[in-house]
Order: sequence, then C-alpha cells, then structure tokens
Amino acid sequence: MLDIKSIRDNPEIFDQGWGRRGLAPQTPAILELDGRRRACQTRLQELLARRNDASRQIGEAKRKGENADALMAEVATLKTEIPRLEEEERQSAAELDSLLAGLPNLPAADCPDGPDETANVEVRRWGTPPNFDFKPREHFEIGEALGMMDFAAAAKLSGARFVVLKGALARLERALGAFMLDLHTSEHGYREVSPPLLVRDEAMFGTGQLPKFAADFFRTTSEHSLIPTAEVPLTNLHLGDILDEDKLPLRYTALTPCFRSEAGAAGKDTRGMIRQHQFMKVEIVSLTTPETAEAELARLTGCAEEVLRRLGLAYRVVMLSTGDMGFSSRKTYDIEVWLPGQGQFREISSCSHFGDFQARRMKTRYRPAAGKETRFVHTLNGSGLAVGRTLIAVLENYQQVDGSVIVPEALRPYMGGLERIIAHG
RNA sequence: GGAUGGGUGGCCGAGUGGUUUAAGGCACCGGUCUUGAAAACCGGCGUGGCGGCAACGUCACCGUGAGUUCGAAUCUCACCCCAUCCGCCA
Repeated sequence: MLDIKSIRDNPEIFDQGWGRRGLAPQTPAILELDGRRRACQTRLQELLARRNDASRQIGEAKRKGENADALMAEVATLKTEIPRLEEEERQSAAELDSLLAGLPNLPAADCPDGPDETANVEVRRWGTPPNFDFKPREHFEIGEALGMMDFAAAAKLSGARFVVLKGALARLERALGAFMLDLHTSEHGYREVSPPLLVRDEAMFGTGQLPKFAADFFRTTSEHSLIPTAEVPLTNLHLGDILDEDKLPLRYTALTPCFRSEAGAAGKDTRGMIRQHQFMKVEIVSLTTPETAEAELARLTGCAEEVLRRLGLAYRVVMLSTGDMGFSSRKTYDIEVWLPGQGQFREISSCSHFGDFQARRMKTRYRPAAGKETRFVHTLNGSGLAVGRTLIAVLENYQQVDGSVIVPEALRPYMGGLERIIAHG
C-alpha cells in the first residue's frame, strides 16, 4: 500500500514507477477519488459541527425552560443531508482503498526495466557446475530409480503436483531443513520461529497476497488461508505493533510447509517436484529502519547464498526486472541454482526489499530513538532456501553413474553420517 | 460446539445521555532546580480532514456497522476480535 499523501504531492513519480511495471497512469483516478472523498468529508464535518452546536444550545435552552423549537427544526433539516453525505464519503473512501490496495509497489531506481524474466540482469556467479562423464539425469529419474520418490502414490492420495518421499530422501528433506535453520540461527543471527500455518485474511492482506492474489493459495472452510510462504506469519508477527528502535533489526527464520494452488501454472514444470502444491521452505525475514534496509537486503541475500556455498552447489544471482518482480517488492534478487539434469539455472530463492509497502498494510511502526514521531519499518524477506528445490539440486549435482547420490559433507551430520544414498533394495 | 466476561490514546485505566475540550497514572519529550544525575515541580505528548506561509484554529474519530435521540464512549441490535470455564480432541 502506497501513501496517499505522497501520491497527492508527487503523482508523476507514481505514474512513472507504475509505468515501469507496465501499468497505465493511475493517479488521475486516484486523485479524483481522493478529492471527492475529502470534499464530502469537509462538507459533512461542517454539518456535524453545526448540529453539535445547535444540540448544545437546545440542551441549554431546555435547562432554562426556554423554547427550542426553531433549533430543533434546523437540526431536523440537517438530518436529511447528513446520512447522504456519510454514505457518499464512505463509498468514495472504500473505492479509493480498494484501488490503492490493488496497486503494486514502485520499483527501486536500479531495477532493470523490462516486460518479463528475459530482462533480468545477472549480477554474480559462484562455483562451477560439475562435469559428468555420463548424461546427467533429472531429479525425478534419480529419485524414482532409488525407490524413494513416488509420484504415483502421491497422485492416489492427493492428485497431481504432490510427491511422496521415502527412506533416505525423506530424511534428506529433514536434514536440509535442519541444516539451513541451524546455519541461520547460529551464524546469521535469525531467531527461529514455529508459526501457525493457517492465517487470517488480515495477515494475507498485510504482506500483499490479498486482495489481488486470492487464487494463488488455498482457503479453508474456517475462513483461514494455508500459508503460501512463511513470509506471511513471520512478517505479520508485528502486525499493528509500534516497536522501539533499539529492537531493530528483527530477524526471524522458520521452516514450514508452503501451500500454493499454482493457478495459472498449467503445463509448467509438470514433471517432477519443481512445482508442487506443497513444499518445505526455510524463510528468513527482517524488519529494519528505512536507513538500514538496503544493506539488509545484501546481507539477507548473502545469508541465503551461504546455504548453497556450504552445500557446494553452483549458482548465480539475478536482479529481477520490473516485469518479473512481485507485487509488494521494490527490489528483488533471485538466486538460481545449477541443475545438471535440466542443464540450466533454476530459481531456488527470491530475496526482496519491500520498503514500507507491507508495513503500511500491517501498520507496523517504530519509534525512533531521537524524536517521537512514529515511522513505518521496512520489511525484507527471502527463501533460505526452498527445501524441495534444494533437494532436487543435491540429487542432480551429486548423482553418480551407478544411480547413487553422494551426500554433501555439510549434510552428513544430519544424515546419521551417511555418505552415499543407494537404491532401496 | 456451549457459557460468561471484555474491547477507551504508546501502555495501564476512569467514564451508564449534555461543565468530557476523553479524568488520573506510567512511559516519552522540553524546561526549572542541580557540579552532574535522580527526585520534585511546570509544560508538552494520538490519527485524519479543512483553513493558514506559519504559530495556530477548527471538525471528526472510544473494536466495526446500523439504530434510538435535539444530542451517544455511554442506550438498542448485528457482526468482528480477545480472555476464562465446560465439552471434544493431537
């Protein structure tokens, strides 16, 4: 949610920013509604003031036993006008709110302009993709051959886009999650959280999933939503709060299942476990002051990259173009891991800086150490990392010609010392 | 699912129809005093609209919405949320 006052002051900046995301100018409609709303409010308050004044005089007159009929008649005429103005004011306010709530954040100045992912800009690479003296297989071929990745069983239970992991692969998923959490909590200063997976609309609104993207996640009959990412509960931990500056930055991490309906993804990544309705993910979230947010994005992205470095997986970092960025984001770096089976880099993390866009929706403010005016915090988050896709990367990068998979050094303590995953006999 | 209690400013908390411009306290900010600090005292201290260069003035806002009334934080109804107890349950 963007600030109506800023929009009033500098409409051209907003239209320009939205224009970079491919939107037509929005401010004429916004300013028109805003003007209408304020005009109604002004007129309404004039009438209310007059009514209150008259009512006071009526009370006084009655106490003195005087006649107040004229005043009462005047109030009666005001009462036909007031409800009409109230209704008009409420309606234009609601229209303005829903218009603003549906508009995306402005991209940062250094985001590359472009219509989609083809305009993303690679900013760095780490590691070298492994060489194979055989044709590397895709993760689902490896997993099924091991007898530990069962799409048929998942289809019976739940349908398409689900998977059953068994044996060492089930443990590998658990090991990856534990490894990532340990890294972020003990070395990167994030506080581990075990949050609810079902949240209210209020929380989904706060981080920007609602009102626009209701089709992307699942809803229960209890009017809860299943979280599409732990970003939702972690960021909304401070919904409505006013924090002291010395509490910032706040850094949280959580390992949770994530649920996505993948509406509109028909035909994309239908094989394997790249794109699922349910997957495990470690999320990292920071709440900061405006001054430190940009540095925090670099730090947070580095924390996510560190997971891949420890696992010895080659990756690159790309800065998303204005056409590929998420709704709430002002700037996003994607981390893409090398997948030998596919012969390409695939997204494994998305690290974003939201400015005060989410904080305005959540009403999360802080009180600066100097001065007492509250300010909105800045929020950031990133995957650190998507566990399912990391599992895919481990399988494809560490696969052996005999179909076995070497367990990366860093994960062995979490696998009971296991060095190699071999087929279930 | 059933019952009861409750939602007032950053926090606590008073307030059951018109001297409430929302008491009082805490926290915070400025000042007086002090070698400095603390204490004490004085003042300030929410959000939004409108007018004004500004100081400031003014109006609205007591969970949300509707209603009663000349007038509602206060009365009525509906809804939302929180707490406690009972039932069920990992």
